[in-house]
Amino acid sequence: MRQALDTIAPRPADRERQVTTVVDVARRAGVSAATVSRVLAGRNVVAAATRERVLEAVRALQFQPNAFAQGLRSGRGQAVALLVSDIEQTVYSALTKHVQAALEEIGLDLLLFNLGHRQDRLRGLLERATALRLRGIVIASNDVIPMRELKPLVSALQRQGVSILSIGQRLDRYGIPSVVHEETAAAARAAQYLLDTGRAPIAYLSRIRNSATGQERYRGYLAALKGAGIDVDPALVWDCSYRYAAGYEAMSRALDRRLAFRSLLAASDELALGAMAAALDRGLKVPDDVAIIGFGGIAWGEHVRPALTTLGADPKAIGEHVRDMFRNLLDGGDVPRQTVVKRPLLLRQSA
Amino acid sequence: MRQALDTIAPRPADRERQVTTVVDVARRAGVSAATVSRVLAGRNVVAAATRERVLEAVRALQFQPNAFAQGLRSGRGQAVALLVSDIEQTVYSALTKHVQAALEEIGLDLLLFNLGHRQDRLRGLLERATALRLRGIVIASNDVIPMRELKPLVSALQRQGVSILSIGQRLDRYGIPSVVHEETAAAARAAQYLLDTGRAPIAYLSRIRNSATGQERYRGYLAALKGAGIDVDPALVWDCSYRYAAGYEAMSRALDRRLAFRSLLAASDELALGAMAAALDRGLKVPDDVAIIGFGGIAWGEHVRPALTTLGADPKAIGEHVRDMFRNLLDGGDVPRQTVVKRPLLLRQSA
DNA sequence: CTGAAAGCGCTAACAG
DNA sequence: CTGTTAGCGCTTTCAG
Repeated sequence: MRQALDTIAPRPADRERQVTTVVDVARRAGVSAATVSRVLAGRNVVAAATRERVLEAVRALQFQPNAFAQGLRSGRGQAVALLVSDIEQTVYSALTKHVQAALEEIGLDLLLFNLGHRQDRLRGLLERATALRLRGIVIASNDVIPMRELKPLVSALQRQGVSILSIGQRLDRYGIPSVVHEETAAAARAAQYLLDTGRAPIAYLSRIRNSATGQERYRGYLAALKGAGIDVDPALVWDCSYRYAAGYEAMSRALDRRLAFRSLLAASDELALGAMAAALDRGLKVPDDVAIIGFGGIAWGEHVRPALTTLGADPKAIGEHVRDMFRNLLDGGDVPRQTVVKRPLLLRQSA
Repeated sequence: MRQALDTIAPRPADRERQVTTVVDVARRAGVSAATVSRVLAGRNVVAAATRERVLEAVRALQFQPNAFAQGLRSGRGQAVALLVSDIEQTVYSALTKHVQAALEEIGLDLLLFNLGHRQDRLRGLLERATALRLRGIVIASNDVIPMRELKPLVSALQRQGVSILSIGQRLDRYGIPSVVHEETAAAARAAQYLLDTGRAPIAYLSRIRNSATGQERYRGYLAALKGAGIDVDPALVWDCSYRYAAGYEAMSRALDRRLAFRSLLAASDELALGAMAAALDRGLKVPDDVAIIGFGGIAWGEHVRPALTTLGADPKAIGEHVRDMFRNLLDGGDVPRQTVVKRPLLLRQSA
């Protein structure tokens, strides 16, 4: 058969795929396969001299134990699935990076699934978890999750020994340990800061109705106003989506309507930047005419002009907590229902 | 043993983890395990009536075939490793999203590894590939890769039937089929556009020495100048890193030195935005005083003011090519050494 | 401390 | 078209 010059041939015949096994190692070390296994598992029941011989053989043959055989025999693999709602959003990619690194430290691999905000995908993945004999599942999504329907599936998985964690959204009332950023307290802190710097009235911009997180942040806004004895003006509470365009539009509309406000607390950085762009486009000065605080601490916030003041995230801390929790779980220990990670208020130029 | 109220118990005793197997399905359908396997594999050698009974049993028992057993028996799993140099950069997260989605279409799972620009990690992962019985490895990195050292490892993997692809960097001379964006042509097109709109002299900003991609783009810049009969001014070629801060600094220094240029072609959007910020901070007008074109088409480019003109990416097209290539490879077919994806010149405000 | 033997759940030959 | 049999590579009793 002719082979075109600008193509690359596929894998060769199957007989060539000969890979070394424990038996090969055992033979070379003059021991049994069982002993090789014991050495590799790090069991300290093996005589030092024997261990050395085995290790030597492993090195010499560049032995790589077949993960499938290990998983089949031991009933469990080394993979954890990370389910993110949208890997393109920097919150999730930052989280992904740190979770992957942290899990790698304890020898776990990361299977990534992008949910794309679709609920049916979440269900599908939970259903596949059994087939994949996953070690665990980490759900990183702020979308509303139909836990009522999913609860039986989740429980079944947990019964099978699959550790399930949630990041960013509290799911602990469904038996899923959750690692979350502080939301209410952080929003209150930001609103308080605006109050303290004489920026009232404060507008609030967020997806509220369809977002658990949005609601939590909204509560912080309310609490701060209440604490200062200020009544909430419904006209200054804008419920919209999370994205940039929504922020732009909301701010434009508010300006059209000549609403009176001196600052804006937005529940996401995208929203904040969108709103800021709208304000700038109409000749307003930020923060002088309107101060703006975002939520999330995305990378670009510090690069735009004026640089965005925001409530940052701490993905590294989250990754480390996830790692520690898995470590505990695998040791048969308990983990806290809820772990709260603090948000730093990153004061920059916009407020 | 006491159980604290604010913790969640770990997985239950092992005996509870009872999961259905092919044998259970076979029994319920009144056939042998082999037949169940045949039905699940979609082989059309099974009688329609039998198939129905099996499928029925599968549904009733919610059977999920053990991926480890399948992988062990068939010698190969369903996982592809995606190695990205930095998932936090939007180029890579966009790529990851589309590659994951495309691979899922053909039933492949994505194991994600963040290289963090570290060469030793790349080697480590290639070494683990055998143990994981990976279906394939996709390398998405623009860092310089020590292919000379890695070649034996790569060849060994390919001999074992692991499909290896490269995204973004041409590695086809090492036998690795590559899917890349056009670089030289795109840079030339951008430079030509600046020339056509009367923006000479054009400065060029990039990591050049340590970046294969940087070099390719640089060649396009050179070609455009040459085509217009313009000599390159070495003072206007700035070799730096890829990140925002480097762009800011390079532009600041150029302005300090009162270099004469009317536009800038930057080899990344981050660089371009950094340079733009520096220009704006010094009171220059973009694009009037200096026009700027970036490279990459990151999401934020269209949101900053002025919006960034850039040579975009097409991660969706890349994902689809990767999917098609795996499909071919798994069918035992050939694959082109090199696939080039076109970059759109996204004309916005900065040039 | 070490070896022999069994078997995890599935699929591929080989019969029938 | 379907069942029987064997075995992928590893870990884990159970003896010794």
